[in-house]
Amino acid sequence: MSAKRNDFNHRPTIYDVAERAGTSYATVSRYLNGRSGVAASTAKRIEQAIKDVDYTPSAAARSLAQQRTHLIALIIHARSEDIITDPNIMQIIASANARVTREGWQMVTLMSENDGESRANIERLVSGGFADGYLLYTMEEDDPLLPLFERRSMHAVISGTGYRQQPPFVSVDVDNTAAMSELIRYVLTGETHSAGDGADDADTTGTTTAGDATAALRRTRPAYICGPLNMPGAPERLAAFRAVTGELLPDSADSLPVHYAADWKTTSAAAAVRAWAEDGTLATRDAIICANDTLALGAIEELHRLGYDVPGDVAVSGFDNSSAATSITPRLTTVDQHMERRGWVMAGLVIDQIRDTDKNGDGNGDRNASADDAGNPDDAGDAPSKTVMLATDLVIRESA
Amino acid sequence: MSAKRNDFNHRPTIYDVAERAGTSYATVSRYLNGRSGVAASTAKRIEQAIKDVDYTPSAAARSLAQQRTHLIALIIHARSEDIITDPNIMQIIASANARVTREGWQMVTLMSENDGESRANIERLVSGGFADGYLLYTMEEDDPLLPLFERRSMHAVISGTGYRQQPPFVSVDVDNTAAMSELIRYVLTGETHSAGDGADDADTTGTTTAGDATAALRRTRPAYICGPLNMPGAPERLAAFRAVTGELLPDSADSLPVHYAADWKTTSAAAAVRAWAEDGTLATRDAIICANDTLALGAIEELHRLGYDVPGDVAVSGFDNSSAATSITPRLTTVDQHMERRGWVMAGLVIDQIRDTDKNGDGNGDRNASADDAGNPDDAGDAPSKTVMLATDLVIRESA
DNA sequence: ATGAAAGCGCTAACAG
DNA sequence: CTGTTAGCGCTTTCAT
Repeated sequence: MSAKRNDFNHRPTIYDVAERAGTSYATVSRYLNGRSGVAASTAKRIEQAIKDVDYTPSAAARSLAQQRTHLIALIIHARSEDIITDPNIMQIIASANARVTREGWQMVTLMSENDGESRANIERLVSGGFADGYLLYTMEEDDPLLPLFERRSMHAVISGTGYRQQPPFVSVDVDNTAAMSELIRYVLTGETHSAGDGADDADTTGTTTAGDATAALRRTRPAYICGPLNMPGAPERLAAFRAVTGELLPDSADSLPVHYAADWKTTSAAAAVRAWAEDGTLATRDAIICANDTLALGAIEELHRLGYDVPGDVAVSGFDNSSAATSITPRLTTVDQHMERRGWVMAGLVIDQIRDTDKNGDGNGDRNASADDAGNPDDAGDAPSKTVMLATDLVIRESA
Repeated sequence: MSAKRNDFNHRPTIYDVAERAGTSYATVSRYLNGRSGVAASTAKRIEQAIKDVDYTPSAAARSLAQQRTHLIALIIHARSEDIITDPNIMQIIASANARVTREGWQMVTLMSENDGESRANIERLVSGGFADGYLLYTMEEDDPLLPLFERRSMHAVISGTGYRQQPPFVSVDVDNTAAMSELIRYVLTGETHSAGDGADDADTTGTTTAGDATAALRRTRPAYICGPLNMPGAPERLAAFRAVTGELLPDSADSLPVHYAADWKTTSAAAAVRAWAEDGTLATRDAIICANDTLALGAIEELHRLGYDVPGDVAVSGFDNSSAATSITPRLTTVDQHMERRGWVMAGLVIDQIRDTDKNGDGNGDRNASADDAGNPDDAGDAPSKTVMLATDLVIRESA
């Protein structure tokens, strides 16, 4: 019954190996999975037989039998256009992939545009048990995958902006508000006191009053170029601008020019600057805070075109510390949010979840993972830390 | 025997649906696969039952049973660093994904760094029948996946530079030599006669002699910044520089400065320019041809830093027509290789292969596909066109 | 240490 | 039109 598949040219199966090794396929299976109980001599023969017939186990059969795919899927859920222009996505993919590989799993990336069909495909895939764990980087409002993940109680870690109300999943993010606040504060005051991590600002004793601060300001007439509000971080960064200017420039804060860009493209920022130049706003500005590096790039280019000096006439700041930040003159003052860590940490978190569940045999082990990568190495962390905040760094260069 | 799985909380199977619909699971299967022979009334009940139990077929079981995964895998095989900095990869991924989706398949992307382990993982996956077809974008010399694909006679379409000798696979590429030649010719002569597509230059009758041409040249002292020679297009583009200067500048061609950059980063180009400035070379140049836009960007930035005017003092050209090409001042004269088409075409080709094989039931249908997307709509093309050349466009702007 | 046998969840003839 | 019966290729008890 063993060599039933005598087809001419077919993919070799475990039966073929068994037959050639002169043993039963059960033993071959044991050997393949590194189980104990395979005589050294038999192992040798099996090993040779595998080479002889050029055998590789079928992924599908294996998945079906052991209810495990050994796959971690990274799902990018956004408009195709945003995916292409987002300079961070590749970093997330690459770093997640590195971590997943290191932990002994295989990562695959799924791209889902936000059209109904594409979304439905992904949903079927997920429901069909395509992977053992999911990393979701989303920009879809109220991402429909979230309820799905929950219903099927799947292992998932999310990041992006597709979740309004805090979902029952571990998420990874940076504190955009704190980071942008620190940056703006620096642009306006020239000071870089990273006092307190925002965690406990209750004990910030000798706070300088707004009045005192204003006196010392380097820049007092900032404008803000905001990114698309449905994209990661954009709303938080805008809020930071509002908050810091409200504190430091209480009189003018409400009337500060803010441009709402429809995308993260340089051209959008350039258009904003041009518009401000035409309506006279630009002449009254001494700083332009941009929601990210690309916008800053466009702003600087346009300022140059219009004959302005940066930062002489007007300071410009970015956000991301992308490669472009150092390729322009003047080099960009910005915030490094270490995107190369994002995927790495996310991957670590899902894998932890999966391993935990495996260990606590019970199928309902809570999905909270220890954030051992997030800077605070509380390894045995049983705290229900639902969202892991990654550290950012203020990067001071010439543009502001 | 039907409702054997009375576990508390388990993924519903086709049995659960059948039981609830009061029919056999075979009928449910028929319904699911749109086979004929399901009474309308039964269909209704099944449909309802599926909703009731929230059923989705298991991907693994389905794959195993019908020996088809309905997956097309795009494999990116390169060093992690190159992947992150390659501005084209996302476009390939996105466009391939769009096409695959449109054709009714699911695309997944696999990233394989060139370390042994990562490579081995991919090889096991492929051998294990992970996907029905593969798109390989590779920068690995003599990519080890190629022999694998051949041994297992898998459907694959490749692109990149990981294949030295023409492999037995359909490949997609652009004619780097022709495109770069046209660009350089334009930079030097100002002429844009795209005479003949390089296909038949035999009948180019009134060819201007080298002597005549030199007299009309706008630029006569070009330098070249070359990309890493193991990367897609780099060698061909360099060859184009050699060829065109050899023809147009026969006297000086051999002594033209060429810098071999180790990567595609702006900083590398900037360093090259700086070095040329220091050793006096730069003062003698009136044009810098760069192997891609990023390098051109770095060159221009550095030229500006050094007080040179572009294109006044020295013309600079790029290659790719990336988004950066229009964000810098002066905007880049470059070549558009329409990367957004690359993935689209590749995907179309594998899917054609798969469908063809399905049709000609014989398992050895030749893998040649018709290049119906490549511009020449020879749909019924049975020609063994192993490599599909995509069209490029010279994009003339201000920098050269 | 190893073989036999029973699934994993679904598809695909083959009979009714 | 629908149920029965074999598999798909591998894992996993349970005996031996």
